[in-house]
Amino acid sequence: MTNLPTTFAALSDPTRFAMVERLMAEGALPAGALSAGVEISAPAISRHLKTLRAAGVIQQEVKGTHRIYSVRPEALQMITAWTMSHREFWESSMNRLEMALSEFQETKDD
Amino acid sequence: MTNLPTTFAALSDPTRFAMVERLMAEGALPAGALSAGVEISAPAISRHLKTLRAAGVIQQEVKGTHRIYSVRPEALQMITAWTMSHREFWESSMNRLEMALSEFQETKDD
DNA sequence: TTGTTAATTAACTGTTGATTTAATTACTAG
DNA sequence: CTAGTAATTAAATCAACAGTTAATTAACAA
Repeated sequence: MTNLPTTFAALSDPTRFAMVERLMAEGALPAGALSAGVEISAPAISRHLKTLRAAGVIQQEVKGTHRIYSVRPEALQMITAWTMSHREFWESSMNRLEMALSEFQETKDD
Repeated sequence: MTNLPTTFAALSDPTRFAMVERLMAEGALPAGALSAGVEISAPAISRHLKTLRAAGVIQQEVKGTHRIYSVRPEALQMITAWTMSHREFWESSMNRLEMALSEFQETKDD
């Protein structure tokens, strides 16, 4: 639940990953909205939501017949904390490319 | 291979995750060293190494009969780039705790 | 109550994944 | 070349996972 491998497992499915990205971009959404426009069935989406919730990646808010889902910031923070705890490792080869740090530098000056 | 869900899938197994953490902490290691001290069989370790390699998380260097494995910094950088690209999302609830950012701030002044 | 909509759970199928033991490849040493 | 060591691939098993259709729960509105 609150450990990294479980979080990574939740995000390892492309469908779930896309759902999480959409929830972060658009904010909280009901299950129906996440189901719409996607080719897979509603029950499949429902199961993915359950998996994400069990892993602590998303949270649910019941609103009448709708269930509103949103990403738990703590999940992202946990991943960030892990990468940062190993920062000295991957940063040592930073001269090779501009990937993560350049992305970071972009949003740094706000 | 070079996409996030695949990377997350590679890190979703507790055994593999532990192997990656050990490789980052101790540096490059031969397969035998990763196998020693762990309760699972050598072939199982070998398959895990193959999975990690296919996902681009680790790399292999052949040295005689030994295969030396090490973590590819790019894999960590890719994860970091992703979390940073969503930084405005999880950072907005940062007042709740000190997790990732505090970790980051600690190592910032070097 | 009856019907409608939102979403889930149930039951089933096919695929992938982790593990083991046994066999194989490949390098090194005598 | 023979033996030993490092590591992998082969073959088989069992569990977990993603997907489907069908059935169920729950809220709301007439």
